[in-house]
Amino acid sequence: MTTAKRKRVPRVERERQMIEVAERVFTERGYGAASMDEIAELVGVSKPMLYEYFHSKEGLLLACIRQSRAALREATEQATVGAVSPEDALRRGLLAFFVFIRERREAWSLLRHEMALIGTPAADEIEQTRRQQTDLIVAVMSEYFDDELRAEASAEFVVGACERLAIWCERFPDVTPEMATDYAMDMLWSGLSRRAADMRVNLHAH
Amino acid sequence: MTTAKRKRVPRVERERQMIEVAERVFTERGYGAASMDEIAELVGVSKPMLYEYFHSKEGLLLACIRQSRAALREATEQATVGAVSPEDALRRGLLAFFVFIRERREAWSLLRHEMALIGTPAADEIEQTRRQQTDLIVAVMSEYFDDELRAEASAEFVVGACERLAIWCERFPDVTPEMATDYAMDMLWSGLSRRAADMRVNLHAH
DNA sequence: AAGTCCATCCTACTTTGAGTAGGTTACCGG
DNA sequence: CCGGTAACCTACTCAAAGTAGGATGGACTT
Repeated sequence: MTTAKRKRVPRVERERQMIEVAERVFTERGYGAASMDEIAELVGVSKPMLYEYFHSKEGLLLACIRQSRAALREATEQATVGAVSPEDALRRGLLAFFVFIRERREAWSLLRHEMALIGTPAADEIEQTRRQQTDLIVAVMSEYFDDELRAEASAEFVVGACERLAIWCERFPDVTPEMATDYAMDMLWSGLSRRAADMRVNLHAH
Repeated sequence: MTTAKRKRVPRVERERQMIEVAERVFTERGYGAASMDEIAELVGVSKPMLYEYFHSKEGLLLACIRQSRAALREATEQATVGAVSPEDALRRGLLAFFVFIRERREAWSLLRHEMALIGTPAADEIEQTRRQQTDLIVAVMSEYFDDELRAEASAEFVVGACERLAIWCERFPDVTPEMATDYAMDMLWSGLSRRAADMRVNLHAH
């Protein structure tokens, strides 16, 4: 910086820079507390540029979220390619998810902020982005359900469960992605019924 | 209104009014788009009053959320009183939850906004409020898990799953609370393993 | 080499809304 | 009737979103 001659930069490259900086600032300060002035300054550009590229603060956040969602989807989808069964696909997907949220802190943190856009014009767009994510799970779930509605409900169920579990994991750094996957998979696969059965066995044994 | 003589009102009563109006406005406009000026006007009071009572916009939202959480907790806790088993308690709690989100639209909508406070000073308070909710589930889960950590993880899992399922339900008015409860309970209790088994049976039958 | 054109970029503004300083008035107990 | 306090207000500051209108580097023509 200092007095460095400011070079002009092509659109796509600037866009990349802006999103990169915005991702960091939104994550650090939170959406509400982040200011467009600060982001502009960190990019080394003036505020109207941000508006030319993203139209609004919401738009900028949306762009960041879209990118993070894409990365997450990419990661989970890739993880399931060699799966030998739906069960295996589910397990691999879960592991990829829990690894992702640990390795890509900023991206994940950003996704947690998408709720900040509820009730705004961008809400639809957010829902679309999210939908793209759940569709992966719907595909897996359809293996187990004839009822289409039920399959979709179950997919949402799984996504919500894992998101919440991921947030919980952040409070316990000792919980590895493998452990989280195990917790989730155990619930999803076996359910509580088997544990209830085990309890009865233990009861009779003593 | 119009030119009606503005009567003075005791603190607790005003507080009630303010929260009631704020709940509506936050729900309608979303947290970001809601303005303190508008809320003040709808209450029939000046803006500094809001700040005297709640200290900040965040504080006002927090008060609304606290109230809604309390109502939700009350509803779910009451529902489990006559339960004859952990399984029964879980089912009753789930049903109460899905009934709540349908009957108390504004309250539920508000709770979905709590994520808007991530990264703010109020985040801790939010986590406390939420914790109060999950503790109910932890109690039920502890019946099935010796491992304390696993019980907690499972509670978060259940809460996240149901929250997401509830959001999904809003898009399908035909899905009754009873159906949602059934979807959730089926996943939680039986898991996918039984469905996988059923699939194999069907396969062999034809 | 000089001129043209436009994508990139800026300075300087408006507007909106959160939060506050300091004063005013209705009501209650004496 | 007269303090005193709890409820209340007007009128501001300040930060940050969003915009109008203009300046300029540099690619491309001639």
